[in-house]
Amino acid sequence: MGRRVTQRDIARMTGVSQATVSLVLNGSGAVRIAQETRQRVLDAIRATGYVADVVGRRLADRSNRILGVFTYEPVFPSATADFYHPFLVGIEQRAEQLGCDLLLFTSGPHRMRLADGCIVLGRSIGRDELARLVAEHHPFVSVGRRDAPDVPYVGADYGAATAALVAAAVELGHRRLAYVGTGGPAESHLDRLRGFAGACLAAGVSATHEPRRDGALDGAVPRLLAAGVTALFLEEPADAADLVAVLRAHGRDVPGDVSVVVLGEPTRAGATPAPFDVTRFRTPRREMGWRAVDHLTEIVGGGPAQQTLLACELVPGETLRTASSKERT
Amino acid sequence: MGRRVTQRDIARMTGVSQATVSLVLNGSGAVRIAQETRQRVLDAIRATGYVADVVGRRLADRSNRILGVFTYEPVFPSATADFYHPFLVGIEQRAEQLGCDLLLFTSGPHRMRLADGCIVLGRSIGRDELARLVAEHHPFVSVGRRDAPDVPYVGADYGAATAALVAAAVELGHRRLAYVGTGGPAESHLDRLRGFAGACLAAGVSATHEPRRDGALDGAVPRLLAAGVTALFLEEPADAADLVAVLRAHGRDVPGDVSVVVLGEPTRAGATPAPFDVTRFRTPRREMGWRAVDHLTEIVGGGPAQQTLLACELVPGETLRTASSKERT
DNA sequence: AGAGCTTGCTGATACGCATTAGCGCTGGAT
DNA sequence: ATCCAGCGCTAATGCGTATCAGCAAGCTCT
Repeated sequence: MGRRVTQRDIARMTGVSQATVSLVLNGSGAVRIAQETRQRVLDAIRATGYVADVVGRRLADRSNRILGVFTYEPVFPSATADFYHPFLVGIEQRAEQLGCDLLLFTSGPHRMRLADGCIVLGRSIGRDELARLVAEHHPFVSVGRRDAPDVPYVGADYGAATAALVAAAVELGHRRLAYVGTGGPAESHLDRLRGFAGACLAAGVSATHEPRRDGALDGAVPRLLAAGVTALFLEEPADAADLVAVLRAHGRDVPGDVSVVVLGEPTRAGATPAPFDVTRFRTPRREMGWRAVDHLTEIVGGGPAQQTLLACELVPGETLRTASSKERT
Repeated sequence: MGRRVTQRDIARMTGVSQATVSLVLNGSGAVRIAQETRQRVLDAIRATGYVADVVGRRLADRSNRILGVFTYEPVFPSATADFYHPFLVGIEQRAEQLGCDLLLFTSGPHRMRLADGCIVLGRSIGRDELARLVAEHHPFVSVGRRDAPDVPYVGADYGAATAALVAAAVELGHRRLAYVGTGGPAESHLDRLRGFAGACLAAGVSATHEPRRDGALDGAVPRLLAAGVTALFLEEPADAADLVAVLRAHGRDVPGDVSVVVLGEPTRAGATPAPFDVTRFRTPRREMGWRAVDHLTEIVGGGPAQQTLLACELVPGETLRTASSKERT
């Protein structure tokens, strides 16, 4: 029972050809259809509730006002507040405004062509797959900067935000700063490290990079302190509490003796509500999703691919203070 | 660079027909291909990185494996833990297992036919729209019981759960019970009230229905207490704290003097974590989503429409106790 | 040698839609 | 009467894949 209604069905019902039905629906005016015929077709369409088949249209290289969303992890996670969630909120809002529906790919990337274009979240997709998308001219936008060539993205300007925090620290008298974190290989980490190094260089202050390994902070911290470092820039927000604890264990007050700056915000909203208000910045995740959809529809509509960086909001917090005179160089 | 590699390309490269390429990829064994030819084709496929185009494939087997999800409210809400969320988790999980993608109708209900079938969440859609779907034979499944005729659904058995709690109360000596809540018009409320009334009747105990209006509990409670009610069955979980507060304001201890049973669970996980462990039941939301997808794919595949009720898990809690002897009749 | 079988492959077709060249018709101009 | 222009529509084609009937060649058995 109940096969899908096709244009052929409509055509048979109204005694016209399938082509006429298509022309009534998408006619550019180049081919004219009599008003009366047009009306008969439209009536049949309304009566049957006909809607053009997604696959048929895509095969004929037409758009469906359907945007794909690709994530490696489930879109609806079990954990309540998830890293991706704010992006998705922005994506949904903008899609609604633009009259597009969202197609969630529950598995691998091969189904992406079902949609007019795709939003690729974070690093959920490999470099080679990304290159393939570019090569095949399938419209997509990455949420989060991707270093591959010709990859359109909407990212957060982690470099600028990090540099701004470095500048603030220098302003407060800090002369020996350290970056604590891997600094790679994800673009977001590279950006932070580059922003850090560049800003330190520009300000003429000493910069150290401590490629922290989980739990190895205990070993690294004394070395940094011995080197006269007065401000620590932490790549991984989730480790903020740990770092402060280690510093206190070494007899340093935060921010009395040492300042701590976190390069981002903890992922989970409610979980472990930081015991203090750390100096940090905020990734504009909702806006990024919003802009990504915006940009994707432009590309689908034939516009040029762009690479956008949005500014992060600085959160002053309480862990960046004037460098203590006794540690000052 | 540019075009996608197709089976025709592979065929030309290896000097076979397009059909042969397809057979190498999906051959059921009915048609045999020489080992050597097969290998040549496979080599070419590996060399070019050919991947079958979903669009072509779906056109050929005339199923696009797209399931729609219709909600009136945003699927990705701003609030962290949302009522719909557990349903969606289940829906996504099962869709992935079945190889279906999910289409979110952010643009409204008029495009529902883009999908092979739809999951309709809760009361997000009106009776008339629902009737239209049935009349037009568009496959769909409602998550949550719907009283309209021929509407397939996966619901929770609120009636049975309520009846079980009534039975438990009677077992503990309660003889005068009250249902506090509207008892309609939503099916879920009707079910609760019916389950309550039926179970009270069967047990031969007195049943009162107090059609509470928000904030009017203050007025209703003394009346109920005066009538000798010892157990209150509350329809709206969010009001549990209020109700208990009112009871205490009237000098009654919960559950010392009066028992309170909540017919469901608070929507939000984290928000206002109830100050006490109330006796209640739990709607199997994740499983409902799961089963709805399951059922929908069956219907799309030509199976019969069914109406399913899943059992709710009872949570003993601490607010249902032996009826105090002084109030006992 | 001819019938009958097996093996290995291809041609044709269908799926739903968009697009374009072009056909038949009417009516006005020549 | 002939020609042309304009109108209203259709036949045909392509998109990428799956599937099936059937063909040609080689083999075995009588």
